[in-house]
Amino acid sequence: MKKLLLADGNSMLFRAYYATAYGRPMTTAQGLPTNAVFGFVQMIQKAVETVGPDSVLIAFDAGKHTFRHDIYPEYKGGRKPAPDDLVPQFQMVRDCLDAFGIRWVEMADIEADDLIGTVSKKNPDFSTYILTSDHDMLQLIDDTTSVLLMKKGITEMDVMTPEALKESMGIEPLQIIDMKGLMGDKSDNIPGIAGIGEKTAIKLLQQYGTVEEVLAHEDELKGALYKKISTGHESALMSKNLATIRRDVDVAIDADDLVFHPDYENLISFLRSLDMKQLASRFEEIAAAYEGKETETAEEEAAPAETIEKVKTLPESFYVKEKIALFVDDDNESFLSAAIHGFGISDGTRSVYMTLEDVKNDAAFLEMLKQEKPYKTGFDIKRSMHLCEREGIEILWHDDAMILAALSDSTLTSTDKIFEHYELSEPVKYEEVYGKPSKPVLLIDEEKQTLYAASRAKNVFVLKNRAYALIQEYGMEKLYREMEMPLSVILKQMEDEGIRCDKAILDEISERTLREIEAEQAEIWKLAGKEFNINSPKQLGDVLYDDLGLPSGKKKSTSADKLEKLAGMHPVIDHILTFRKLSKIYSTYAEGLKKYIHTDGRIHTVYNQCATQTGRLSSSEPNLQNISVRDEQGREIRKAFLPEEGCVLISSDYHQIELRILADMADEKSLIEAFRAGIDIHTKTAMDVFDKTEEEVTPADRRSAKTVNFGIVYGISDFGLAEQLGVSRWEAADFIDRYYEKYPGIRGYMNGLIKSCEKNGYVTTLCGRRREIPEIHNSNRMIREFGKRAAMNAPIQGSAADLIKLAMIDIDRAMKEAGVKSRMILQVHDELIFNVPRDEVEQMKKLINDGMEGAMKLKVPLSAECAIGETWYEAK
DNA sequence: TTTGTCACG
DNA sequence: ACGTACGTGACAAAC
Repeated sequence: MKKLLLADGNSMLFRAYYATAYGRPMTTAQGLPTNAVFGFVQMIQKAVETVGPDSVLIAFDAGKHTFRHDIYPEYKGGRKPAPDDLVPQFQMVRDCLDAFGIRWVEMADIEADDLIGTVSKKNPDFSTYILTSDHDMLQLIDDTTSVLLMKKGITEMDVMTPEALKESMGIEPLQIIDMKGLMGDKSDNIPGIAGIGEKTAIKLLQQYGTVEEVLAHEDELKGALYKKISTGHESALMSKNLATIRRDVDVAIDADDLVFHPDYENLISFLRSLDMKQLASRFEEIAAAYEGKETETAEEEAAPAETIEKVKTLPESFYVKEKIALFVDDDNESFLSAAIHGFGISDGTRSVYMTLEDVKNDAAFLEMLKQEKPYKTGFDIKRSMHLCEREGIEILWHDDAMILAALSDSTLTSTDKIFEHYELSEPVKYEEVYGKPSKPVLLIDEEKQTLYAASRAKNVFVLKNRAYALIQEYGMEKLYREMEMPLSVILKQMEDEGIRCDKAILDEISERTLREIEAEQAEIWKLAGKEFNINSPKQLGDVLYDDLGLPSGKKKSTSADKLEKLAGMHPVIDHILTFRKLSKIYSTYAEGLKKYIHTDGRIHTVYNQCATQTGRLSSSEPNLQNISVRDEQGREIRKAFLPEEGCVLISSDYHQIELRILADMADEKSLIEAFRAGIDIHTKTAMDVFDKTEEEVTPADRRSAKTVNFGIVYGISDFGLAEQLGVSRWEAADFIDRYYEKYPGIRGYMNGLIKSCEKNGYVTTLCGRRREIPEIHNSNRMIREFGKRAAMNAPIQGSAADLIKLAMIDIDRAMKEAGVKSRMILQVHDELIFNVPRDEVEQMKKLINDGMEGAMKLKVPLSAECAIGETWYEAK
């Protein structure tokens, strides 16, 4: 059977507009907005790929007055007024369709729904697919008609068949009309029956079948429901009439006249004329694949065989390629000392290996590396840049497959996970070639080395294509191109810069701490009556719960929060807590950090851009994002971190960034108002939750309220909050209830997040970053509950990460423009730390503040504050 | 290599 | 009846 694809143009354009509209606008060089066209084209392409239609038609609404307005003057037809920057895109998208070779239609005063309903009915010899985001259209489903229902994002769609509809909503296609009759439709302003929602409507229809039958059997209903139904006859019948899509409109459109011959060449030049370069080049790939399919399917077999070899100079064939992948084969050491063995280079079919020396002797290759083309894809470019730079090799990178993969699926936080997930096999593993750090291979097998690095390059080539396609499908191109890629360069600069660290101060702290540890140890041994390793949770647990007979749960927990509960019961507890604290300071910080002081007197941490599920950065080797600050004694470590000569450190952090983002995303009016008014937010929460006036709120109340606020951000549970507050879980549950009562926007938002995560399996941030949460569908309740909390937390934590990343990019740009000597050196999630020459302090304070507070425009103001110090300790 | 603990936001 | 706050990385001990 031939296939016909019908699409609701207006519905798609609106969806495309809202799905791609965030943060910064997408425009042509002349400033014309293009985001909706961008999304629209991708939707169409996805639908074409999904269906493989013989004929395609896009229907648009035209005119303002339809027959439905004669029935009901207040009818709205589902369309909100178009935002200003969407209006010009209506014509653009029509031009775009013309360029692509897709027919479109609009008829005065006839809605797209009715056009589609009619065309599908009048072409019974086609199997029809209807692309829309409008649930009304589901009524058209039958054995030969499916609806591709747009989901969130740009290119995700559900294929709705009669079975799928029954499965998801529990009703037959035609009952969609009855449902609208009963519950109405807000966006179309169809009234329905007041007080009847989706749940009730479906229940009634499952019992009685149609609106008419429901009305006929109203006597069987009781109480309030009877009252609603019996007074709503007229409205229900009229609503049903309004919701019915007409399938007999006076049009004669023969699907055989709508045959789709894609004109990719024309489309690509159209996209280029709108400055949509990325999309254009993606369509070049699609066009190439399409032509390949058109000409000969046997060509795949005739394709050149994949080759892997070791070469002394790069073969000429690589120079004319559009894109290549480079894999830097190194010894896995810290970026400061790592050495490059060689390079794997692949064009997708031919892959070669060159040693570092051979690359350095290949002048033509070195020159090509600096050029834009062939576009070069790497894997962990930031690290490659560090390594290549030291060898004097300059590379103009275009894409980072590692970042693309991590953006495509947030669970891919390591190289192994990435290659496994994308099913890219490795013929030889790294360890097979070079061994482990403990047992290095002495005589390297060159064949294995070549096979390893060259096939890695090939895998990076393939990975980039696949991950990039997903990124485009998910509408994350901007996030990738304008946030993560520029950020990667900034992080490299920060890593290069490092932060000065004074070994002498660490020595001093080390020595002092060690003495205290010894004193604590002696005291603990005395109180315990024997010598044992206090650092061993096992031994310590035995001493506490067996020898000293302290009461334990079923696990012999020795964690600080459990020990604190036993504090009054035995004098040894306090000493253990002190011992633990001092051990931490000694081993992780005082002694631990010393190992990382480089020959230049500075510590160069590594910022991992693909390590977290939420979009945050992480820091390692050493981790400079968890240097003690809450504990006064631990905080002394910060005295070892110094600015350069003649400079100071400026630290600037956001105030309550996550709560502000929550207020914005949940659109919670009361919180938004409070932030706008500059009210202390924890005091406000205390007033609301504990029902007190500002004067009545004690410091303890405020602390509790702060804990509640943290709980909300973490995806609250009564048990967790109770644990944290030291109250019963019933009291905690009561606080949560009161919180949600006072802030209904938050409750609605959180429930919505869980719902959408259950439906889609992921949640998103303000900038469109996705976090996959497979746990939400786990059969284990505990894991599922974890999934829900993660679904509530990730958009908040992740949007805060988006925000500070934007700020870093803005500030970096502003610093370059101002030509300052100041440097951004650290990021700690909601805090940025700069090394600033004394004469730039005032200038930088303003620049940093503007950058941080202006990074995004939210419904609440952003607030950041600078602190200055001669050491990191003082910059508080 | 895994577990328990604890430092940070 | 379950056993839970979200996100990280480093260290010591135990396997």
